[in-house]
Amino acid sequence: MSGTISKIAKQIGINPETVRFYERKGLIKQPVKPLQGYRIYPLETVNRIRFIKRSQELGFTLHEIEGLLSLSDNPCHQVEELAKKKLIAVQAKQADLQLLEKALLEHIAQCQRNEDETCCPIIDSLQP
Amino acid sequence: MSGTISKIAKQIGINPETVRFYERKGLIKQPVKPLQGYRIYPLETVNRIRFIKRSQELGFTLHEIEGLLSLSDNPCHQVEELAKKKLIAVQAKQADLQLLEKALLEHIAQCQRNEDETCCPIIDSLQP
DNA sequence: ATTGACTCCGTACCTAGGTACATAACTTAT
DNA sequence: ATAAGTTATGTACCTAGGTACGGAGTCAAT
Repeated sequence: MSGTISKIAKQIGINPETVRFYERKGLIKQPVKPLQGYRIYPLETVNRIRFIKRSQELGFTLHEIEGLLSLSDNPCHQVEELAKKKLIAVQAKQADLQLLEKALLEHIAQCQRNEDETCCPIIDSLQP
Repeated sequence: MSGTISKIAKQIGINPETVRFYERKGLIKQPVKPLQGYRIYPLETVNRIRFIKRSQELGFTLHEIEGLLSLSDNPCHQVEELAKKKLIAVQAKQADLQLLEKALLEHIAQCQRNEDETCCPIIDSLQP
């Protein structure tokens, strides 16, 4: 579950270069290079990178993910506010997605009813 | 509610250059230039751009948004399958966000319980 | 002990999504 | 009718997030 850069990159399903890229960005810290040999990345780092990738899928930028990561790097009282702000953002995003889901469902339903006609626009349902 | 490029860009809260950029990408069509005068963008285009911006906030790429827009551009029977695929994607995104919401809520709860201690990592809660 | 595979490091390059700028033509207010 | 403000068009540039590459060092299997 830990290993050299290519091993862990393969495990995670990313490019080894991306691991280095995250190091440069400071998202993960470089494991100490043994005097003689290659660096070994601990499981902790592997999990940290998995978290980064998952968070990206959820629509967070690397900059925002830095913030999320600090949640687990720092003591609670320093970061509770940050967590709350993220929660608000996540909940807002969910509400928006529900609107879109509803619009899609309606669109599909209308498709099934009106075989021949042109469909009503989905656009209006997402106007602010 | 309709107007020249700068007017509508201001209404929407984007750069006029971005409107042109979307034109180049084919996301919106250029209104016909009247023989005498500047092009006037109809309300339809304004709404279309608003939809693009809203969709981006939800984490869709311009390429994906093209797909969403075609839902309202084309007759039902041609796009029902596309709508269904989008629905699946939207639902998956919602599920992910719910996971993250839960993780954030738990983190906040833990913060409130353990005033002095360091927090448990939120990272593990997002492992696949 | 040497060949092949991998790592390290720095720099260059790539795509997405814009943003800025230069120049010319057009419009509006005076 | 002329100056000030917009628009049109094309090209250049920018940030985020990677990806690729060249050259040198390292490891491990024969």
